[in-house]
Amino acid sequence: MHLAELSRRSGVSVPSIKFYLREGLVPPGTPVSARRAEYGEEHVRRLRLVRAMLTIGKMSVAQARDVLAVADDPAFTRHERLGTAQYMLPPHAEAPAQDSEERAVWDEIRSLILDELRRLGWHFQDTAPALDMLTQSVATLVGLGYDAPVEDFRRYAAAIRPMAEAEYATIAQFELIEEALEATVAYTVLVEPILLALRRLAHEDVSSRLRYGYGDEPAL
Amino acid sequence: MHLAELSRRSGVSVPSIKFYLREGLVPPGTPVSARRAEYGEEHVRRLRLVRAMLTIGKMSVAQARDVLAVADDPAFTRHERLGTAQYMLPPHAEAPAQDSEERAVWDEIRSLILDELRRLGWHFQDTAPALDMLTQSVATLVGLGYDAPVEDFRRYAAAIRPMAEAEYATIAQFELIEEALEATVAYTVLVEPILLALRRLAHEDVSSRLRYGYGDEPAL
DNA sequence: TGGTGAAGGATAGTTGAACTATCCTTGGCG
DNA sequence: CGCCAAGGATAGTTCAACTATCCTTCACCA
Repeated sequence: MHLAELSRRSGVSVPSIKFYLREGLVPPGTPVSARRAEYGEEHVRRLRLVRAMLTIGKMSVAQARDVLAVADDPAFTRHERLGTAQYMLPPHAEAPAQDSEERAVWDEIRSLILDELRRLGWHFQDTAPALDMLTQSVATLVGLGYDAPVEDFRRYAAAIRPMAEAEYATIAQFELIEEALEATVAYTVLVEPILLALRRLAHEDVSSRLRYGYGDEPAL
Repeated sequence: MHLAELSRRSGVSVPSIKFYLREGLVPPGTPVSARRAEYGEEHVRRLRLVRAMLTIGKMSVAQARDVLAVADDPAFTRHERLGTAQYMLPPHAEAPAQDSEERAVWDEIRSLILDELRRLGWHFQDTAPALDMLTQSVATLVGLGYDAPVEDFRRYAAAIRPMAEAEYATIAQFELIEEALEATVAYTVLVEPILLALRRLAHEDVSSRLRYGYGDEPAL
């Protein structure tokens, strides 16, 4: 199919597709002549994935490009490609500058969190960006004067683990690495809003239950 | 304290504070003379909250202003102010245009989700924006060719509910509405990245466990 | 009590991201 | 053989989030 049809099929405007091609978010079509290229179903899928990363995942074009570049690079092993793609997905947090006042607090909170998760038996590299994200959020909560919810981690972790196992099983069943990679990115980006939305609805339910007394109905 | 000290205490530059004042994200100080205003601790707290909303919550200045405007408006009841602030917090999803092809899919997925949550006994307004967020994510997953994980909702919901109850209890203990509101916004914005980060670490743990065989150690 | 220097408001300028529009060459097709 | 659209290159636009400048006024100090 040509650009015009790719645009129609994917719902992305022609100028935007050109832009994504330039930025390397979408691989070029196979040139059929000097001024003509042919696109396939994989381009339609890729465009949908890119749009999901940008609109739902709120990723920047640069972030999406970097993640997809690693995912597309056959120089790495399956495990490396999946892991690196995962690591590159936002959000990311940065530690405060070395020797700053906040840095001491940051480091202390980080090791508290790391200890707690190690105590739960979790294995992960201690360079995992998610760890910095955790630290940043907890540090900010502390900075606002709230208790560090590190002791709640046990509950949160217990709740989240079965989900992660189920999702991992879903992704692992893809044998083709391209499929597994797309699934990793898609599930990471698209399941996160699902969890957050469910949490907000649960808050509303708890609130209305206490306020209007639906307590006799099953909570679950 | 004056602007310069407020800047120092909050870690936000003077021009940025001026900008936030103009945009209504921070209430003006009490004018002590025509060209002099006095700021208090509440301004320091507000600035920290605003920075958290913008940097961690990835909210736009306009969104933060709207949320804080409702939270600050004493014309509403405590319940309304908490609920509206919650509803206005991003992310938000928009339904496709009426009578479009995707709209039919959208509506179908939305009512599937609503039914499932009602079956779980959850109470919330069916105008809740989180419901649209759920629909958008599921619809996008379906559009990419994945199964709609509606049947997983039961598991997700069961995992999330105790967290929501614990968080609600934490927020409910603030008697001053200003404190409760700030806590609502802070917990919504700052606990979400914690959950997502834990989920990613859980994925990494599951992955390394299967790959390197840590199966004999406790998973939790 | 007068000079100075910062505070604070108004206004305009800057930067970066994400498109979007224009131009121009070329080649498929009639 | 000629026309018109595809596709690449380039430049322009739009918007958000600051950031810098200017200017008046007043607090503080000598």
